[in-house]
Amino acid sequence: MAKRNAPTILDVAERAGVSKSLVSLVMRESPNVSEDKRRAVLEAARELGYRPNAAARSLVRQRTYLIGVMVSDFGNPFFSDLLEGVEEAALLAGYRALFNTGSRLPAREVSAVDTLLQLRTDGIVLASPRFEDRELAKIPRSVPAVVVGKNTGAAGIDVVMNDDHHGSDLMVEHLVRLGHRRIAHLHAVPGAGAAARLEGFISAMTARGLDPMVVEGGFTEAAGVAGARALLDLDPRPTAVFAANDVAAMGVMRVLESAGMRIPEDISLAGYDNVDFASLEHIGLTTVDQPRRQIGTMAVELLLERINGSRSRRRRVTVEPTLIERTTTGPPPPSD
Amino acid sequence: MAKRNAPTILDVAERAGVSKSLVSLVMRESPNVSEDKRRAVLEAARELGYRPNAAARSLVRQRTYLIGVMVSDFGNPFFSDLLEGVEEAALLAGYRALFNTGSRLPAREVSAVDTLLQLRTDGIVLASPRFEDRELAKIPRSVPAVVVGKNTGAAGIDVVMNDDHHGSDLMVEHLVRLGHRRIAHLHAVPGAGAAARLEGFISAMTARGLDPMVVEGGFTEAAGVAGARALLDLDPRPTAVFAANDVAAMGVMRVLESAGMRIPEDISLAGYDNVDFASLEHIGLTTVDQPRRQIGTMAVELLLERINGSRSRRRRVTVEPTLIERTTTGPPPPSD
DNA sequence: CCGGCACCTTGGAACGTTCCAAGCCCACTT
DNA sequence: AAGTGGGCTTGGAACGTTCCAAGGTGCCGG
Repeated sequence: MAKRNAPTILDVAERAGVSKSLVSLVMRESPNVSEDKRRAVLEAARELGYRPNAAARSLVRQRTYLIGVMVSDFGNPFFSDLLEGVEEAALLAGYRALFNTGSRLPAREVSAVDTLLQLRTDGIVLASPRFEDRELAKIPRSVPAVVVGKNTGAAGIDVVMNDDHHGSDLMVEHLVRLGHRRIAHLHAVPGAGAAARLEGFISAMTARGLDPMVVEGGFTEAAGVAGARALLDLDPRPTAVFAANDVAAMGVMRVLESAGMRIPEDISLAGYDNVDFASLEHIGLTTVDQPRRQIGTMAVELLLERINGSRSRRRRVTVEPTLIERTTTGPPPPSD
Repeated sequence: MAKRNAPTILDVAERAGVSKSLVSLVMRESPNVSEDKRRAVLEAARELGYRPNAAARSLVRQRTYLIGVMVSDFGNPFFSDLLEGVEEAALLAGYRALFNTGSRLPAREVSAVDTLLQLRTDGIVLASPRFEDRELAKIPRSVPAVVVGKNTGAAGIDVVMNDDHHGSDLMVEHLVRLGHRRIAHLHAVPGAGAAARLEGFISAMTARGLDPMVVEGGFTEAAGVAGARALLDLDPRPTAVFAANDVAAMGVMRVLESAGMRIPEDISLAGYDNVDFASLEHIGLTTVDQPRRQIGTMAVELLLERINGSRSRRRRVTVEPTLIERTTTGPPPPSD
C-alpha cells in the first residue's frame, strides 16, 4: 500500500504556513528568504518527504537539466568509462545524465532516442548508434546531439572520435622499433573504426618502406581464429600480428599457441582498445588505448556549447590514443 | 540556432483543423476517431515533427510508464546482461527503462536515486547500491523498489538474489566428482555475496566429509595473487582452488603458472560469475554462471506486481546459478 | 510624520498534456 | 415528425511547478 500521492509544494506551504511561492524560492535556494521561514519550509519539507516534481518543473522552465545518452550496447566494455566521463562532465555543469539502450537493435535504438526526445532532455549523446544516418539527421532539429564511437556525416550533429589512423601508426612504430619488418594486420571488414585502422596501418607501413600484409578478420574471437589460420598460411610468415581489436587478438593468440608458437618469442601480437582483460597478467596484451573517459567529457562539452547557444556550426573532435606496451610484443626471432 | 520550441498539441490541432482533444485522442490511438480526421492529424503531426511532451503527460496522468534503474557501476560486466533483462521486461509491459549511475560513490548514488524519484518513475531497480540501509529504507515510501546484486534487510524493498550458497555447492560437487579431496576456497572478505559463497563452500565440504581449506583473498586480480601465494604455502597443498570470483581466479592463475604448475594437470582452478573473458579459449575458466538476464526480468516483475497493486508484502526471490565446465578443471594428479 | 526604499512575501498566469462531461449530427425507430 | 441513441468531437479543469508583477513591512532620513 505505497501511498501513490507524493506531497506537493502546496502541502509543504500549508504545513510551513507560507505561500507556495515561498516554498519554491526556498527549494531553489534563493537568497531573498528570511532565515526563519527558510528553516520552517525546510523542516516541513523534510517531515513530509517532499521532493520537487521534475515534470512540473520542466514544463514551466522549458529546461530539464538532463543529458540523455543512448547507448547501443551496455555489454561493450568500451562504453563504461565513456559513460562515466559523460556523467562526470554533466554533473560538473549542473546537469544529470540519463542512460538508455537499444540493445543493439536499430529499431529499438530509434525508439530509445524517441523516449529521450519526449523527455525533452537538453542534449543527447549517441554512443555508436546503429540506425541509419537519415534517422540521425532528424534529431538535431529538436535538440543538440553528438555522436561518439562512430563517424557520421549527418548534418547538425557533432562527433567525437578516436584517431584510429594515428593509433595504427603508433602500433606500427612500436613494432618497427622492435625490429619487425613483416607485420600483418587483421582487419575487421565493416566494423566501426575498422576502416581507419586499416588505412592507418597501410600508410604507416608504406611510409616506412614496408609492405603491408593484410588479412581479413573481424571484431570477434571467432574472427580472430579464422584470420590467424589465414596468417599461418602466409609465406613468408609475418613476425608480428596487429589485430583490429583486443577480442580478435585473443582468437589469434589461441591459434598461435595451439600451433606451438610462443608469444612474443616466436611471434608478436597486439590488439586495439585496451579492454579490461588485456591488462590481466596472464594475458598482458600490447594494445592501443583510447581515452574513453575523455571522449565522454568531450561529448558533453560539445553539447553544452550548443545548449548555451555559443555555437551552431558543426564540430568534429578527435582525441589521441596511446600505446600500451605489455608482454605480447618483443623483438622478432633472431633468424629474421 | 536549434529552435528551442518544440511544436505542441495545439500547433498540431490548428494545422489539422481540429481541437486539441482530438489530437490527443489520435496520439493515444483511441478507436473513436473518424478515419479522415485521424489521417489529417497524423499528417500534421508528421509535418511539424510533433512529439508528445512526457512532462505534461506525466503530470496529468500521474504515471510515467518509466522504470528507473540505479546502477552502482557501469564498468562491472556483471550488470550488462542484467540491464538488458530489465530493458526487455520493461518494454514487454509497456514501460521504458531509464538508467542512472552513482559511479561507485555512495553519496552520488543517493543523488542518482533522487533524480529518479524527482522524475517520478513508476518503479526503481537498485543494482548493488553501496549506500546504507537507512537511506534505502526511505525509498519504498514513495515508489516500489527492488534491490539486485546485493542483499538487504531494508523494509518494503524486494530483493532478487543469486543463490550463492548453491553455486558453491555446485562447484564443490564438480570438483569432488573429478576426484579432488583437498579443495581450497579463496574468499573475498567483505564483498557482495562473498559470505554466502564461503558459507556454501564450507557446508558443501563438510557435508561430504571433507576438510574445507580457506584462504583470504578478494574480488580483484591483486587479491587473487596474494591469496595464491598463501595457498602455495599450505601443507599439504590443495589439488583444486575455487576463487571467490573470476577476476581473482585470474590472479591465482598467474601465480600458479609462474610457479611452474600446469592447469589443470597439476592443479585445478575455478572462479565464479562467468564474466566475458572467462570464455576466451586462451583462458577457458571453469566457473559458476548467474542467470543475469533473468535477475533483471525478475526485478521488473516484482516491481510490476507492486505497481499494479497486486502485492504489498515484501518478497525476496533467489535464482539458480549453473556450473560452467571449461578447461581449467580436471582430475587431480595421479600421485594424490 | 511622511516618503522612499530594501527586503521579503504573495497570488495568478502559464507550461502541455489528459480526462470528463457535454454537445453535435445523423440515421433509425416508432 | 419527433424522439432516441451512437459515433465523433469539443472546451474547460486539472496536474505541480516557476515566474512575474505587485503587495506588505519596517526602517531611515528629511
